[in-house]
Amino acid sequence: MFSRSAEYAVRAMVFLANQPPGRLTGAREVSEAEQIPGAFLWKILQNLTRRKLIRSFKGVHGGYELARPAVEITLEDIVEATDGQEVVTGCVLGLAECSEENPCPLHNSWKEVKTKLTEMLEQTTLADLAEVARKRKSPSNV
Amino acid sequence: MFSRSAEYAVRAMVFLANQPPGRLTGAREVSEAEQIPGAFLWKILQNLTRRKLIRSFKGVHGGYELARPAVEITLEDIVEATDGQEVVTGCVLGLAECSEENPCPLHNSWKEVKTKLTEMLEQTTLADLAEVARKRKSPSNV
DNA sequence: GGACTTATAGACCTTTCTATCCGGTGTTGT
DNA sequence: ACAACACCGGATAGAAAGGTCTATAAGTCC
Repeated sequence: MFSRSAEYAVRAMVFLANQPPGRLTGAREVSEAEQIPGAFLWKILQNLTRRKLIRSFKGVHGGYELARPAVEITLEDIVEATDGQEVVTGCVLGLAECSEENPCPLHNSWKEVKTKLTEMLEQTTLADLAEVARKRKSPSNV
Repeated sequence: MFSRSAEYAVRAMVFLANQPPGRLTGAREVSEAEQIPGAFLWKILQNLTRRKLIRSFKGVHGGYELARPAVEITLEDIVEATDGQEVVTGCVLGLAECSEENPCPLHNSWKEVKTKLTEMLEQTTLADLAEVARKRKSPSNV
């Protein structure tokens, strides 16, 4: 459904959301805790930084932190930052000629799924995800 | 959402479903009507043949036809034959440790989407798709 | 200032998906 | 028998996603 990058981005963001307020977390720490390949995670964190979802600080005690409170970051923000907004847009059969007036065979069935999906992306906040994550058992905290 | 291969497979199947009963349709004809690269379509038709969704006949008047009536072929059959059954199965965040007892942060929200998606895949038959396709305007018949 | 740590940036490799090519086999019609 | 046609199957090339490596810049501590 989502790309690997988006999965990692969500997991990293959840991890950051569950850090003590004011604490900066290094990429290495996220990588080890979440079992995400370090070099690849860097790319993803860089991208999230550019998209202003997190802030980065260099130096010995540098690291990352959320750029906004977790309740103000939606799942859609994260997925869109990583995969682009075409995830939900566009014809499910890849047809150029597909609209309400001239729907493709799957158009109407797909619309229902798309609605549920959009709801999920828009209504789920990072704070919601972080709370569930705190209740989780091993191995990671996501 | 689906792979390109799955899109092509669905469109090809719909095209076959809309042929007169008893008629064999060549790969070239499907390729031209649906604007699908010929060599790639062959692969997909071969796979659908192996999966027993369509039947193939060699020789001068050879071609393909549905192996079962269109009402007995679901969208799930087609997508699963092409993309495998992992599309809907498996954790949306790619976590090994994800179950009802130990759900990942997205598990419950995702379940609702997954239900809608599964409904769509299981309940939509090729006959349904073919009927909508017949009502469609240019350029292709899907 | 110098060593250390951590993020940044870009080039690079690997795997998977998409797409093509070509020799081969079976069927039909002459 | 033979040629034409249409599917079969493996090898190959291109593109994109996933993942790695190296050099660099910036901040902190001594």
